[in-house]
Amino acid sequence: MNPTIKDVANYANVSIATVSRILNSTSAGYSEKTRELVMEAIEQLGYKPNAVARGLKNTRTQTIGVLFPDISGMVSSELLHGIEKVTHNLGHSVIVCNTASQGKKTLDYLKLLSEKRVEGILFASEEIKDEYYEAIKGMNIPAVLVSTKSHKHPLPYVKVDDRDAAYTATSYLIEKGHKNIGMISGIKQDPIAGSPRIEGFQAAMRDQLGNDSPVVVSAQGFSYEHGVEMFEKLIKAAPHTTAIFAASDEMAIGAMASAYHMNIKVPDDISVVGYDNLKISEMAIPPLTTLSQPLREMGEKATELLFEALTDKNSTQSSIIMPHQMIERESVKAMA
Amino acid sequence: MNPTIKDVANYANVSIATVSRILNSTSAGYSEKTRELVMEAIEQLGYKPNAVARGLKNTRTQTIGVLFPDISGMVSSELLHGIEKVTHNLGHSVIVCNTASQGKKTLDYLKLLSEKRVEGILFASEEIKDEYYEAIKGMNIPAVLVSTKSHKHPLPYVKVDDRDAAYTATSYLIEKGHKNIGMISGIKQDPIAGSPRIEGFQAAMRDQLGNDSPVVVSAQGFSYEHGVEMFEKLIKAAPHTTAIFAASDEMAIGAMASAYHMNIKVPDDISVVGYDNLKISEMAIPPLTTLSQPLREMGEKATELLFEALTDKNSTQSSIIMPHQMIERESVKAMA
DNA sequence: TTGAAAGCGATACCAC
DNA sequence: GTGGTATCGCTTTCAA
Repeated sequence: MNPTIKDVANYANVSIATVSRILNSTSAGYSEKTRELVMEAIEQLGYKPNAVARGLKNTRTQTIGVLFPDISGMVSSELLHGIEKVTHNLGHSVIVCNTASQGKKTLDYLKLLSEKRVEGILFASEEIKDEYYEAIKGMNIPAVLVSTKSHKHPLPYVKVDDRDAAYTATSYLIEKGHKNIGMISGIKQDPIAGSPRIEGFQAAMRDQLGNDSPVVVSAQGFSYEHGVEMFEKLIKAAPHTTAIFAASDEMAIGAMASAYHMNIKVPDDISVVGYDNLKISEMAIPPLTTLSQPLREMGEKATELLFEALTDKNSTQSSIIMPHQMIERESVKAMA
Repeated sequence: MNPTIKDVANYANVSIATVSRILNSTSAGYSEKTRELVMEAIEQLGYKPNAVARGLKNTRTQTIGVLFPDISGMVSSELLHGIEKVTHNLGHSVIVCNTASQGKKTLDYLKLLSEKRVEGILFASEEIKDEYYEAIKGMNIPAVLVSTKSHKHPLPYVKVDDRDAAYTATSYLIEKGHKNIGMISGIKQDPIAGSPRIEGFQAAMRDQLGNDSPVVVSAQGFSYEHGVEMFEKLIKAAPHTTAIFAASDEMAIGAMASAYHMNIKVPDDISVVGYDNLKISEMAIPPLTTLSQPLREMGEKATELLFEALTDKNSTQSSIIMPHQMIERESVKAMA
């Protein structure tokens, strides 16, 4: 069907070895004249080297695998954008996997990627279970975590410091003069987006306000719906709250919608700050003040880290803590 | 490094042919006893068949390529979700490509996918230029379009009927008693999301209101920012407008934000309907009434179509028009 | 039921 | 500078 290197060789009246050399612009083992001849043949035949055969021969498939818990989520999308970009710039391809946070699917995907002989793995936004780690280790290829980390397993990661970031966001609210600050947390057991953010919040409240038990309500997830639900709960539990720190932009926006329906004005009656700085935070009314994670850059950095490990067999494989930053918009009001 | 079929054969004291048969549960050419023996060997060695070698042997790589103009866009994300799901269910993988709407990148990706010997192509949300078509045709593999179509080239597609959908959305507004309806269009030259939606709008205005030249403002894109910009322009041009049809949810939400800042109330002073039914439309304040495209299902259907062509060499390869639907929320008010 | 061997399309070593 | 050929890991006839 597709012309092979052999066809090219025949057409140009040279050996396949020569064609191969020219294809790989290797050790100049050919004259300019034959090069032109071969190029002409390639052009005429519409020859495209078979990457599968190449991959078999040199065990380098030029593709990496990326695992997301929710591929259509806005966080995943941004990460993927960064990942795809540098992967492609480096001449590789990315195979995407949507684990739906299910162990079985994750293991399935890992097996598949292993069979496909991808050269590296990027694992995003989710906790690495022991089985995952074993599977990855068994593949003998580099892997890096993005927007997640593992306390237990020695895999390099790229993420912001969630505790610090939550501390920053809370401090921002305190600086604005708020004292009755409540937090809307996602899943509190979540070792990445759950407990560290709660701890950061609590630490800031303790350090700066001497408040040892600020109110925190936790949901079963980080979505918009969880935000609306938790806002009601929080207001019921602590009616004097003047500011809220939400563990995700989606929750923050859910909280604002909930406030709107309860006829509570943001930011006049209550201030809210989110976490992530997704595109939707600019689109909210009022535009959401939020703690920004540089998601796209995180995707890029993680990919670069992966390729370093791929290129330099004994690279340091250090992790990277990305800088976070408050983005001031209009959902926070300074207290009188 | 990785154990091969040969290692398994040695370990189990059988030939590689036998191992292969067992691996593929082919024509029962082996006894139950040797099967167990081989399975045991596979287990012990942690053997994983090399998909690259397989792919070379039978020219079936079990992977497809998907091209998006903007991989982190919300429309793309939803499509991708549906695509990835059925692809994985069918035991294949998807390689994602972000063309950024650039001809050179698109051609580059097509070439790459061709070299990687993907078995099929899914092309999303963008116009097929002649060069793209030629490149795809040259690959000799099936391709299907999602959320786009080509008038010029015979490629099957899966999409809603944009003209009909715009007609429906406009009719909805008319039914609600609106007469001064304006449209915020995206790029008007866009043969998919541009002109057809404008035409649908105009047709409804003409058919049902006898209005032959309703006001339409067009932007250079379909984003939130374009929406805020166009809302101002529209209001300036036609101050009596009571309802707006926006060509995308993002634009609709931009328009609402703009209205908010101009102290124009939605839906009391002006009604707005969007297009797409993205997750953000539920999150808007007020929740956006919009014309829904079943994006995820479109991704699924397109993938199914692709695999039909892959399986059944001479399948019909028909296109599919997906149903659209008005989703009523709170951004439209009936006229007195 | 099982094994030997050809071949998929490249790469790279070894001669010439 | 160029060609012959073994090899990558697997599938699949063809014989036994």
